[in-house]
Amino acid sequence: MRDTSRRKAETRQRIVAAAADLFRRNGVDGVGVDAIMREAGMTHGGFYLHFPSKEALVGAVSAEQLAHSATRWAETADRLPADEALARIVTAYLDRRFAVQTDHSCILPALGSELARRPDSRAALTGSIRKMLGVLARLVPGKRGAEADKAAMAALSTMVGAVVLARLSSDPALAEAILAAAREHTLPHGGSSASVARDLC
Amino acid sequence: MRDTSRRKAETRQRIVAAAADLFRRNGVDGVGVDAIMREAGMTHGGFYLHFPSKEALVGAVSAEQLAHSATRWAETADRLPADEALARIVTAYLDRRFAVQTDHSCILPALGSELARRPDSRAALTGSIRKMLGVLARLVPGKRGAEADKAAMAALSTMVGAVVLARLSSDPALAEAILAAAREHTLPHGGSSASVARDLC
DNA sequence: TGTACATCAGTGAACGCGCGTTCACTGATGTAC
DNA sequence: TGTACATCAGTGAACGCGCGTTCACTGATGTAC
Repeated sequence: MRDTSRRKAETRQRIVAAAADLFRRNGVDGVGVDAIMREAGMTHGGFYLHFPSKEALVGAVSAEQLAHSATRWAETADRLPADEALARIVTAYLDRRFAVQTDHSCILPALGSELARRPDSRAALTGSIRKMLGVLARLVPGKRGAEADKAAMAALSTMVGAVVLARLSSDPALAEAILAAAREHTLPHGGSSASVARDLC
Repeated sequence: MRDTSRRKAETRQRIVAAAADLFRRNGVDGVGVDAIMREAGMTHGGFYLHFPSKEALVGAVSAEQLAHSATRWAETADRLPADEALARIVTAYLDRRFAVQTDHSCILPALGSELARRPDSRAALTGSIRKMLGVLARLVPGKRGAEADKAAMAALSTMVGAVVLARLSSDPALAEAILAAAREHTLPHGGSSASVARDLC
């Protein structure tokens, strides 16, 4: 029995992961329950053993994916000196590759506009946004308290907006220029994109 | 005949305006041709006299709405001293009211994620994004050439990202704090929200 | 330890609904005589 | 100027398709004796 329920939980995770991938690529309304279950290696009927509705899945994806990103940021901040951690996070976030290939990128630029219209998703995301802002506030150089919070909010805004704009630009040169400008603007000294950590949102 | 075709053009504009409003509120996939035509005061059958498909309408909305925003920015920049024009544009963009009530707000934060997946829309938007960046580059204080371009890209990124994040925050206090941080960060001296121009995107 | 049974995750056919699109039509408006 | 005709923007019923959801079922796995 315990083994069965563990496997059910694993299946649920597979569904969430498959949905997150497909949603990022095609948008929430661009992907059916059918396609999600096929991607997860099953047929569509079983979906409702794990979620009461597609909307509930969207909420779960929002909550779990962004929480995951926030946790990875926090781990990076704990592991490295502040300036290095900030450079890692910002450079990975604004990596050119994530502007094209959406897999595993942060869901805020990929789905932000659509999720903002879904109350369940907004509620599920707000906590992780706060956590990400908290991490950035710790890492921002030379600031404390309210000033650091403001700097963190501005930094996250710049990062999210830059990825949105880069993805909207049909000219790759413009897209890369926007990402580069955001990198230089967010990091004290431009942040040479020497070693980009692929493992960060 | 001339009068007829003028009225047809007006009808087309009504459709685009109705679609722009509804898309901003409910997303592209959240609004049917049916609802758009009703909002424009007609029945759905006539839609195809004006557009070959819903997708074509999405492209037209993208192109025309953002071009409109870009033009208003340019007019503001021509009309006022640089520092005032910048304050006007940024303050209006990051006005708290636009974070909730989406009507007439810029389509970049409202539809960015979804439009990025539609090649026609991306192509239609890129020119206006360039134009908006051009306006901002002229207004950014104390910078010229490539430096001003970078500052403009960072500023637009911050503006777009802040509105996305504010709309994702289910806590109104957090939303307002993000918008305020973006205003202070983008404007040289904080930009007191004394007189906000409602007429700017 | 071995067998018979119960549980329940996953299957896949079926449903109803809404949406994008089509089309035969209507009736107002502009044109030709 | 007045009438008969042609044009064409807009109507609304109808279509087919895809999607979210349901449900009777299957068969593997864990439990009871």
